[in-house]
Amino acid sequence: MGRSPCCDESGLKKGPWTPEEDHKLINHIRKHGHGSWRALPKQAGLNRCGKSCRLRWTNYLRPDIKRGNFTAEEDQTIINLHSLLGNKWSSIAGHLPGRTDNEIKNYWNTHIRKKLLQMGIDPVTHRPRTDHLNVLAALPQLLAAANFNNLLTLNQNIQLDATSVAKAQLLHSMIQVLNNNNNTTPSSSFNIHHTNNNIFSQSSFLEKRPNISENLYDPAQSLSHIDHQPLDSFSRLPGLFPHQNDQDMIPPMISASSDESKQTQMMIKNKEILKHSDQTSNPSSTSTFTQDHQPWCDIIDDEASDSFWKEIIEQTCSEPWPFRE
DNA sequence: AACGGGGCCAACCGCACGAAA
DNA sequence: GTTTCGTGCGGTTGGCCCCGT
Repeated sequence: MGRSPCCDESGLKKGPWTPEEDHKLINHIRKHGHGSWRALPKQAGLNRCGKSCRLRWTNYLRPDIKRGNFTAEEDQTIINLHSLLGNKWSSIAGHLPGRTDNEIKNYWNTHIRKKLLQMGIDPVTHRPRTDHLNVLAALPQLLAAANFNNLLTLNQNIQLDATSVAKAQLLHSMIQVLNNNNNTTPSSSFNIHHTNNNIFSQSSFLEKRPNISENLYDPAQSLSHIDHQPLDSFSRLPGLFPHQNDQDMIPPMISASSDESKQTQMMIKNKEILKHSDQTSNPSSTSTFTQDHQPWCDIIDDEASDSFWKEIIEQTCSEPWPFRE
């Protein structure tokens, strides 16, 4: 598998770039664009491999690169996105204009990770660390973690918060449903009849449980059973997690925060959704799913390629994706 | 002043994947 | 269907710099 490194050819320079090399690369790309990276070094008169040129350009020389310290907002965005996406540095970088994946990765490993650990937060799960067996000893960290969570959830300056929370909650709900679907004994299954405020209880979504896979395979179709409830459903978060105390439940993807914080987050989301529906909705018109739920579609679609959902669902279920027949 | 340890970050490495041949 | 190419991506490394002793 894999290919031999493109720099194996002897004689190609490695290591730090000189200002002269930078100059050559910049000039060449300005004049001709990068074209084929492999061919570029020769054309530009550089004794480097194409890959090295590409990295130098994308991580350092590109004119739109933002230099300098990360702002508090950027910190927060990175943390939020990391809690959702994990080490998908390029995806995270996509939400931070001017920042490169490499830069964010380095920043995470050298600053944020450490900060979270100091606060008693597991940087992988984004939950308070469970290796603190001595609760009393861990108290200061836990308190710091709680404060940090509040800090994160209360800072409303960026729209990403609402988006992230919405995604997290939706994914979490799906995972819970799927988990319950997998574990099913009738008594342990998701109790849709007792939770009217659950998004999934609004439809036949779960009632076709043997065929739940079909619904998931075509999310638009399955969600189209839901009437105009998603906002309300999400705004009543506790209802989404009726089995919160079960030992084997997946922990919430977003660390627990105060009710006030949740409410604030939901208010932001409500505002956004309402703002959008003000712009688009016509009460008398026959609304389609995509029109009425566009904000949610946008939110979900953002990272939600087929493979994205596939990954999530395959991690959750034993059944391979797509679930056919 | 010399040394060692740790932090930081640019750059490298190797795998994965899609497109083209 | 297979191979090759080009590129993207995440993990790791190497070397510089700072700070404490």
